[in-house]
Amino acid sequence: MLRLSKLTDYAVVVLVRLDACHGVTTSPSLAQDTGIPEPTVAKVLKALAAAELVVSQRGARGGYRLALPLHRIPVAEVISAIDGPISLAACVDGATGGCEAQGLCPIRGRWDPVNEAIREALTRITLADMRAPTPASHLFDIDHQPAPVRASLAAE
Amino acid sequence: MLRLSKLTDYAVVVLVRLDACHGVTTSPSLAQDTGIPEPTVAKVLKALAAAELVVSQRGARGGYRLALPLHRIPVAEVISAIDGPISLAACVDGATGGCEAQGLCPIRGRWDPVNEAIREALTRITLADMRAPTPASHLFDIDHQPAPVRASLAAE
DNA sequence: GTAAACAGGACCGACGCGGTCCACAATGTG
DNA sequence: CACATTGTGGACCGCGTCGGTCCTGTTTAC
Repeated sequence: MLRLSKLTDYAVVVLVRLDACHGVTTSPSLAQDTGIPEPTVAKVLKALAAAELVVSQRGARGGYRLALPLHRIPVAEVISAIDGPISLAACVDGATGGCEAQGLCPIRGRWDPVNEAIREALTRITLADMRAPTPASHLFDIDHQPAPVRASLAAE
Repeated sequence: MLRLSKLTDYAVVVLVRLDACHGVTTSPSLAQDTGIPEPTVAKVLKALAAAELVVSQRGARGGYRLALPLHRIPVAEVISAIDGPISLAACVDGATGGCEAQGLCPIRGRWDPVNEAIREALTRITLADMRAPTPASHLFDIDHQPAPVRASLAAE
């Protein structure tokens, strides 16, 4: 199922949310807004900062803000930031020694075109595409929760 | 890293090998040829048979053979057969109840376009593309067709 | 100087995957 | 007809990785 890590999912949520809150925002605040546990948000933001997708401001009244507008951030960047380089199989990208059946494996390294195709696809799609209004978005508006969050979406 | 399961990798190897051995081939034989442990090969072949990518023949002198020529089998099919449906995040495809932050998650379901893009990319590429001439391929490959292969990728 | 907030780790439990094994059903062969 | 061969379906288990938490600095505004 091509498992994408949950952290990456969180990262997208956080980034989109970060876009809604213009200016510097703290990770506790983002945690509250998104419903993601605070330590996890912090972890994600650290990784995103390391990848220079967000810029951090330390100290009191510090926080994070987007380094680029959403439409300039391809999902591929987010995935790379959290999950590391995008590649399907372990025995690619010259991961020598990993594949014990080196001598036998007839398609060694042949995943490369597949990886390339996926990277290309993921580079085309930006975060702006992911926050775009779904027609059915109002269906998800849960009644049993005021959900302050969705304001950010409705605004757009 | 978009981790693809090792089993899927094996599946591709086995399928390509199966193409090389024309006619019915037993799983022990394939195991020996590929260097993959026999029980694992059997497991993979079961899944592939269930997905109708290979056809099985039971009983003595039984075995497996390809249901389709390699160039008719997109990698997406193989991945689906082994790993299940292709989708990145868990909280997509109406996986209700999975996402506990339903009420809060602002981009619920927004992975869909990404999944679609990836499926599309993986459907373009067939197994024939993956057995395509590696520099060292002549060491393993048996029947060498002119390999029309890369056309689909070169388009991009 | 103090509090707020990020930085960078270590740490742990849970889940899934890779891998193995077993009892059973089907089928060709002597 | 009996037996050997081979796929079928399932259970089972250890290990690695990931999600999640916590703790100790370090930076900076007030």
